[in-house]
Amino acid sequence: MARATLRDVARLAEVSPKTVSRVVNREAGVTPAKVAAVTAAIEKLGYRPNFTASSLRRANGRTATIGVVLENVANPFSSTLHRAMEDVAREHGVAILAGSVDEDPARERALISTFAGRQVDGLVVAPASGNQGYLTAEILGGTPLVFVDRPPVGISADTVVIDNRAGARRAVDHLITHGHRTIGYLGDLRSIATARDRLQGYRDALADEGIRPGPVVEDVHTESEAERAVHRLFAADRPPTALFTAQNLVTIGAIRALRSLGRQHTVALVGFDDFPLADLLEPGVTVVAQDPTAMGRLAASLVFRRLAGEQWEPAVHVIPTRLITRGSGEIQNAV
Amino acid sequence: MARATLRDVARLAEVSPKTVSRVVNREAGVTPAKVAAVTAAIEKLGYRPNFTASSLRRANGRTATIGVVLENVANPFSSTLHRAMEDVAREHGVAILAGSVDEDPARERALISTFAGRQVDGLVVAPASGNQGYLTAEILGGTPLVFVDRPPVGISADTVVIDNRAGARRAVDHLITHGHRTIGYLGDLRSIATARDRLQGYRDALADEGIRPGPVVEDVHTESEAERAVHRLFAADRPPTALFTAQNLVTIGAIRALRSLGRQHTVALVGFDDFPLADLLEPGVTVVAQDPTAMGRLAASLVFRRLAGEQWEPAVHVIPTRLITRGSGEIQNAV
DNA sequence: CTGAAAGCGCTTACAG
DNA sequence: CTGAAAGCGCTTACAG
Repeated sequence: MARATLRDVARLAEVSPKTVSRVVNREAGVTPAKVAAVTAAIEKLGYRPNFTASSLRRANGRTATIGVVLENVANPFSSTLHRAMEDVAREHGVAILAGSVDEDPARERALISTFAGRQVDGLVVAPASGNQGYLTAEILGGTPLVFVDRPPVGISADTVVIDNRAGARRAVDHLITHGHRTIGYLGDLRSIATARDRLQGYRDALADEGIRPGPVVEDVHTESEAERAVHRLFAADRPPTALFTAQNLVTIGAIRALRSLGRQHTVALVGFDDFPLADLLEPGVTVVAQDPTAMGRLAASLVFRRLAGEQWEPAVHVIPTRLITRGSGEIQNAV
Repeated sequence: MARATLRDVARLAEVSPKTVSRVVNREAGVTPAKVAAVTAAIEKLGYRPNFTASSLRRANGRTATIGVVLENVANPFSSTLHRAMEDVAREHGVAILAGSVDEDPARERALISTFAGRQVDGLVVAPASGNQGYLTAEILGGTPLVFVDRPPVGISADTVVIDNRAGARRAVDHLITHGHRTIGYLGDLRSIATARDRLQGYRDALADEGIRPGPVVEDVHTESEAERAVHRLFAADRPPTALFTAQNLVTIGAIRALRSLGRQHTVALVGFDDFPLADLLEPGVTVVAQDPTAMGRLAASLVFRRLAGEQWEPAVHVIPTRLITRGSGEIQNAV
């Protein structure tokens, strides 16, 4: 059974297509009798307007859809961003096309191209590594584009980020304050800009106090890699008395390792990124928390403000981080 | 700067629109010279095909987009479903419109209507409470529709669920095996079918052994409600020696309460739904786990099989659950 | 191998 | 208040 079209409704109601269009769009100035006839026909045929077709012809060409490109819709950080954007989008009657890129630049391009082909009105992108210069055409086409979580490379556009360097510095300062002088760093792929910034913050904090950087392990991307890295650190000569774990999966892997070594109550740990149940572990996990809800809301709002016609120079918007103390970061250095 | 159209490309390349169309769609039988001219024009104008417009005219009318209606894109269960469906969709070159309904039937209808208006090729719905009979028109329109997580009401369609009743029974059996005779139940809103099934499984297990149902608390929907409910249970006369918590937020709230009562190592607990870090708590949390990845993959596959033309009578597909023992459920009754 | 005409489902810009 | 004609960006169904 084929879907009924506006034409079918017009024929059944014995009016012109234009009149059906008026009724569907709630335009004023249609006789109540015709409204009734059209409404009845719509009901009878189970007619559903084809919004896609109407947006093709409509003056502004808007599809009331935006595209959201995330690292992985299933990870808590991404999905919280996603939900925040959805809430803003819903206020504007706009639907969301969402997808995951898993750190793969090729997937990022493919996804954005898919979304662009579906004529999204705007785009929010958490960029993978690599260059986003290929998006310039989008901007020239007038489609609002906002980056979130990480700054883009090769293009200037609105960007919503946190101050990763300052946040990391704060975390490491906290450990220094608790007497630690040998502080290990475990961080994500050095291809990721935010990972590099966090390492820099770690170095800043130590340099300020004239402390030699402890063991530094980069390119730790998964929980199990973090676990193995920590085992290696504590098998070595001069193990750290504290760890700064620069990403949430890394934090969790490190905790798992400390547990199996029986050191979770003696080695201090501060993680970057909050995660669910961090407060229920023993000890509770001290973290530098981002605010993905605020980030998502702001990113989406910027898109809608551009769509509403506001104009400004592309800018970087920095959302503050927050140190949440729960126990693991307050373990004093025994020495 | 307006977006270039296929016509613009045709003009610049000095060919007909049809030839541009052929090049864009990689149809064979175009002179290399014309292909080159068209390609150059596309490049020069930054032309991006309007997939929306082409699907309007294309024979099958497909938009290569499916709609996914979830309880909340940010909750771990929903987002894992989402990701699994995305992976299947990507294999088919299909994008996903996703949205959250937060248990609100009106939001469910609004979201589905939004998706239908954008001509999605198929729909996967985790239904809120209430009736889904209004979706019959979709089925008649030929749009594949699959329900996931909960069975729909008022309509017959493919459905992917777990056996909630059997899973709950399993959980409670486990507690009985460990000597418990006063087992409390804490469960979600009784308006939710799966919550009712889980309560039934709890009753089944106890009835089998001739044990009187312990304290039963229904309509516990959030973490803090669960926390308060547990405090109330243990302030009463005959507190349970074990708890069956029938949903993950309820489980977490209950654990928080047991902690603050200092009873987490003496009161046994089995939860329904696994959650991240359940193994890192002390004690580890024993759960009946669902497999949202398997559920999501199956639900999406059913949509694509229907789109490929396969036909069958709508059926209920049951994905098995699994008991994961981690400590909290193996606490013996001291009596 | 190439293109002119018609049409997908709808709205625009008019005319009456 | 209502509708006929044209057109949004593309593909179909032909004809050459």
